[in-house]
Amino acid sequence: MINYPQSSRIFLAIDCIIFGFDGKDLKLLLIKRNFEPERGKWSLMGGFLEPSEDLEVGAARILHDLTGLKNVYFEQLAVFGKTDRDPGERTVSIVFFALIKIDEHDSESVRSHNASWIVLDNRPSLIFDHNEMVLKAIEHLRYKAALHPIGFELLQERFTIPQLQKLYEAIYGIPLDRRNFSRKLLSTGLLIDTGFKNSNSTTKKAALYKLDIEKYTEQFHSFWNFMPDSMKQN
Amino acid sequence: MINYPQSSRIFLAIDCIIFGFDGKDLKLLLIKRNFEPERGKWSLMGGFLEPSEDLEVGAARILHDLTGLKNVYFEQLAVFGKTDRDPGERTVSIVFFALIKIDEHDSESVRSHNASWIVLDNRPSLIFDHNEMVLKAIEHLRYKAALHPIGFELLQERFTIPQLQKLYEAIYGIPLDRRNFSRKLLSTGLLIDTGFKNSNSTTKKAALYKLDIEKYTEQFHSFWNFMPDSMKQN
DNA sequence: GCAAAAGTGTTCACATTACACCCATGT
DNA sequence: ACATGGGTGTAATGTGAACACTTTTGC
Repeated sequence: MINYPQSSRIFLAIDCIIFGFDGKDLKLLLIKRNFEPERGKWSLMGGFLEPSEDLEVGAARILHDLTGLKNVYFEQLAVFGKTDRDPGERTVSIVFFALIKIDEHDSESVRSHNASWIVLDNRPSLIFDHNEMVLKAIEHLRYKAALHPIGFELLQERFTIPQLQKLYEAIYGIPLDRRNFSRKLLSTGLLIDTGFKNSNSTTKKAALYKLDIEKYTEQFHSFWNFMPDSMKQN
Repeated sequence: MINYPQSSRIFLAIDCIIFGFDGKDLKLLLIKRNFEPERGKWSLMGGFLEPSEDLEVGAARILHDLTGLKNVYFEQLAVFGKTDRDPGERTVSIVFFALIKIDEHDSESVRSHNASWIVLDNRPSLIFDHNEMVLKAIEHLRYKAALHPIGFELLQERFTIPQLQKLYEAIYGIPLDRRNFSRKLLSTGLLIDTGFKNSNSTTKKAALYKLDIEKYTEQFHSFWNFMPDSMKQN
């Protein structure tokens, strides 16, 4: 029999950073806590890992519980484990990074958790080390969206190039050239023209594209660069 | 008082993937276990997180214990937490990714832990999910070395451009063009010519450079591309 | 002198940039 | 007709890839 030191058992939490995009602003799904600890303050959605569940199962459970969605894009972001990060008991938190299609979530479950979509730039201060977690998630979003086509996870299945451009402008906080952006995207060969047009527009209706899932999967590990070169200096 | 569910306390381990480079091959520092569980088999170096220590402190402790080195480059890689990953007790492992300058380690401490430097491509099968951890670490090394100047962490303070090229060739497993590589590196402005020459060489002695730490720190977040474009297709 | 490795130069192809211009739509 | 936003074209510039050639060193 093996001697596992009893003292090493530690509380393991999961916290989720959930990004959405409404066509104009990047948003975070945050909860105003109506439970202890830190009742009344804002925080990320989280919970404890159950002993019987794998990490990803736990994250999916928490995400589904809040948004009503399955098949959400998420991945591990980092582990936060400073000894004093939770003033109650020592708790190590595994932080997940999630992107959801904002129109598809279940707003009833969001309301019942006392959660709201908050524009990223106007977010309130959060409890514990959740502010740091969000900063890390923003950095990761910028890093990853430049190299991988994860931006698509924030849009509906069919989207227009101008919508995608607004998303990238929101992620990097800079304006992009319409014409160059369009060509850059189309040249990847990842977009399939659905033949439909965006009927919401009041002016010229933009073409609706969808992602070529097959190529997307094939090329997932290639390192693109959707980020403009002008950002590479910093 | 807050009700933290007692059932959520879980064993938290730390495992370290330690890369080194001997001028020719990428190597891993692995231990042949002379303790339970899985005595006699190969594994990564690890240990339990102590309740009083931060995650990074724990990782630094384990790395120092094995190599005798402080100030090792390391970062979180991922958390492995499948319910059945450790057949003994449920254990969640936080995996760290470390790069060390292979000539500077304390080979006495390594020997006393029954550890060895193993050429990456000849590594034995490891216990538990440690093989997966290594695969993830290799992917991370490739990903990161393409975009950040972390390769330098594997070389001595003073190095030649051909040495650096051999390192990148080992990381990506492909030959690189000498002339283009050299120009690409020098054009970053990150290398300072020390004025010394590599005296080991039996032919023309290459110039010894060192990293411009200031620029390195400044530009750490810019996304370079040390990887040849030819690899971007897959 | 010669082999082996280091260092420099040049050309070509292609991607990025910064523009101007045209098209579709609702009022 | 015109304002608004979508779509295409193009010339100048910069970068990467594929080369040839020269220099240094030990034997």
